[in-house]
Amino acid sequence: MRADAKKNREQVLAAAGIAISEQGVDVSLRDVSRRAGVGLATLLRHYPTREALLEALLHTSFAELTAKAGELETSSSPEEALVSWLRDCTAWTTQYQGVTELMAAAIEDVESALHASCVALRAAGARLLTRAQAAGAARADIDGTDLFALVAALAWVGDQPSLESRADHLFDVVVSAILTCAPVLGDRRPTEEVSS
Amino acid sequence: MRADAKKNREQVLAAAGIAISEQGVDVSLRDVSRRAGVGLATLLRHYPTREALLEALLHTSFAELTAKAGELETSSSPEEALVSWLRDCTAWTTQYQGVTELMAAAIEDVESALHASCVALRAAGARLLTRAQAAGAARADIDGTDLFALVAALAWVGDQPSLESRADHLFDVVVSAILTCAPVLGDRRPTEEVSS
DNA sequence: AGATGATATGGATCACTGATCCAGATAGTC
DNA sequence: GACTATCTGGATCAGTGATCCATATCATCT
Repeated sequence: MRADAKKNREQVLAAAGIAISEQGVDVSLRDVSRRAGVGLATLLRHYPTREALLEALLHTSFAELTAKAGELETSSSPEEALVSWLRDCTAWTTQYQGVTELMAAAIEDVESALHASCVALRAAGARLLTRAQAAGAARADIDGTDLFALVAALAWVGDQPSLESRADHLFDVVVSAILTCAPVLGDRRPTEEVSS
Repeated sequence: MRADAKKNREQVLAAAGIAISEQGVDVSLRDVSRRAGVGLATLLRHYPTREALLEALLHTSFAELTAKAGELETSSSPEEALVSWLRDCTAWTTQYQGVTELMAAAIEDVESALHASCVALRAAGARLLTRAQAAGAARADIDGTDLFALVAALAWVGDQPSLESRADHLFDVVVSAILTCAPVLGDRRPTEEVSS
């Protein structure tokens, strides 16, 4: 990779980060290229699709969320781990308005640059869910894809200006549906640190 | 209204109905105008915005759903009425891929042609919800807007090809969160026809 | 029936989107 | 310093919705 090409890649990525946080993932790629001081064609050669650009931009975040799931698996009770991770996921999506729509499309599109990351994320969630189900903390009739869909749906709500204010509350509502016995949230049992 | 104008309006509406059911609400307006055998400018004068076209197209459906809520209020138990109506709403949205996004935008945009219909729909749902809450059948910490958001979120899930297959199941999950005591669905009590 | 004027029409155009091409600029090597 | 493989970005293309306005059409009034 030539030095100038590398520099442009980085500038594009930086510009994309700013532009997307301001305008969401549907931002005009021409705008991004202009911000980066680069031609549109250059942006599109480095990142042939919007998904490719996002993958490069979100790669780290995806890895962190996936890793976080692994940590929680050993550091928290099954229920707390699941709920905490779900909260992290929904909180993360608020930074990238519209990202869940692309993720939902990518998870079944093997060609998408986001595919692998999305599948990994779903798998990480599925593990936490399975563990919670085994502990009797989560309802047994949902799987990783259901969890993915619920988080995506909550993220979608957060993306709608008119519904955004309800996102947090609805998170609690949906979580109460996932957890068995629908405990009132905040009704968390006095944190007995289970070692398992 | 001149006779030819009226004819064109109707042709556009018919074409829009077909096109939208095939391709969703984001269909190209040029396509619609071509199908209608009409210029794009003509379509846009009759329906200055996509929302206006949708409002004309969905007006009847909106009215029916709103009316249905009124009927259910007297014909079914509070719980059954609410659940049945929510099911009708989500089922309806599947006919118009992407419509909930526009509805979510319209409900707080007083200028939108869809605004009134969306507000009416939310109000109809709110009445059913309030009734169910009064009967102790629905959790008390949600309101009409929350309900609107949940239905919209479920509709969004149904719009995503990769998640569509889970929509029905997730409807049950979300409904279990809305209903107090999270009863297993299908665990409906032997239909005691309450008159109130 | 014919003339008149208000109304409706749709091709042309504009600004914007992402995608693609390719002549020219540039970096790295020898 | 010369040479080549690589990279660049202006130009262009087909698509989007929005807008303009000369023309065509309808409905009315004489």
